Amino acid sequence: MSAPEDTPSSHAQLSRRAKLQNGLLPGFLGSALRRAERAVFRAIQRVLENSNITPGELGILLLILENEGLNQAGLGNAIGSDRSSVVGLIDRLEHASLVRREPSLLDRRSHALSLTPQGAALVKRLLPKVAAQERSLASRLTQAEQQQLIELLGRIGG
Amino acid sequence: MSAPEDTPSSHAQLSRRAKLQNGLLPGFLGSALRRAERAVFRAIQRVLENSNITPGELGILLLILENEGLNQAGLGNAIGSDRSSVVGLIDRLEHASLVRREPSLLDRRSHALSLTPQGAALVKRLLPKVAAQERSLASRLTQAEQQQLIELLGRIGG
DNA sequence: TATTGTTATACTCTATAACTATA
DNA sequence: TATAGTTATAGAGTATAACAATA
Repeated sequence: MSAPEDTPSSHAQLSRRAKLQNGLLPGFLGSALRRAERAVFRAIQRVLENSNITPGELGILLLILENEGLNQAGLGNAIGSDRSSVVGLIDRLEHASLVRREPSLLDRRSHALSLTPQGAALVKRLLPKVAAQERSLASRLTQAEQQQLIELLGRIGG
Repeated sequence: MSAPEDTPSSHAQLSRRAKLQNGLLPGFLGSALRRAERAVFRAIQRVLENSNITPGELGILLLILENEGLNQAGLGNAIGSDRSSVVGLIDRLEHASLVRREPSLLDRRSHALSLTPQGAALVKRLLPKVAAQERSLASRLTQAEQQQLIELLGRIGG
C-alpha cells in the first residue's frame, strides 16, 4: 500500500509492510527454504487441525506405514534426527494409539514399529486431504514443477 | 552394505541404513524442505565456524545491509518472526558490535537498524565464502537449476 | 485504538552424555 | 567394542501476553 520508494541510503524509515531488498543473498536459499517449509507446514496443519497430530507426526506415520518393522534408529536416520529424539515422538504416537512398539524378532535390542489399525485408518483418511491441500498450496506449480522441486531438494538435502 | 531386500510386508527387520520406502508422501515436500534446509544450514555453518555468528544472523545482517533504517517489526516481518523474537536477535548482534539501534527520525517508537562498520566488513568478508560453500553444496545443481529452485520455493513460500 | 519495543514466560524441537541390554 | 533404546538435561528458536511509550 504505502510502500515508500527504495532509498536504502542513509536512514530512510522502512514501514513494516515495505518490500525489502534482498539482493543476491547467499543466505537466500536457506531463507527461501525456511519460508517454504513454514508455508507447507501451515497448509498441512490446516488439514490436521482436528486430528491431534502434527505434520511431522503424519510424516512419521507414513514412513512407518511404508516400512513396517522399522526400528527407532532407522526412523531417526530417515528423518534426520537423533535416536534420542525419536523416543519422545514415538512415545506420543504410541500413547495416542496410533503406533505400536513390538519386540523385534531379529534383534532383541530393537523395537519393530508398526501402525495400529487406528493409525493406519487415520493416515488413509488424511492422505487425500493433505494431498489436496498441497495441491492448492502449490497451485502455481505444475505437477512437473512440483516433482522437479522435490527432486532438486533431494539433491541438496539427500 | 548389508542392506536387506525390500520386504515391507509383515515385520521384516529394517536395518538403520536400509533405504526406506517413501512413496508419494504428501508430507514429503515438507520433509524434503526440512532436510535441504538443514544441509544448507550446516554448509553455511562451516563457513561461519570462527565468525561467531550463525547462518540466521548472517541473513539478518544482509537484510539490514540492504535495508538500512529498517525497524525491528519490519525485520520480523521480513524473516517471518514475531517482533518479540527479534529483540533477542538484535540484542546479540548489537552486543557483538555488528548492528546499531538508532532512534528513528520519523517514529519515536521505532529503532532504525543499521550495520556498524565491523558488521558491514564482516558481511563483505563472508559473502564470497558463503557463496562458494553454497555452490559446492549445490554442486549437482546447475546454475539454472539453482535459480529455478529458488524461484519455485519463492512461489510456495512467497 | 493501534503499533513499537520490551520483558516474562513457556513450549517445541533437537542434541549430548551416560546408562542398560543386547549384539 | 559397537549398537538400540532410554533418560536427564540443556540449548536453540519461537510464540503469547502484558506493559509503557508513542502514533
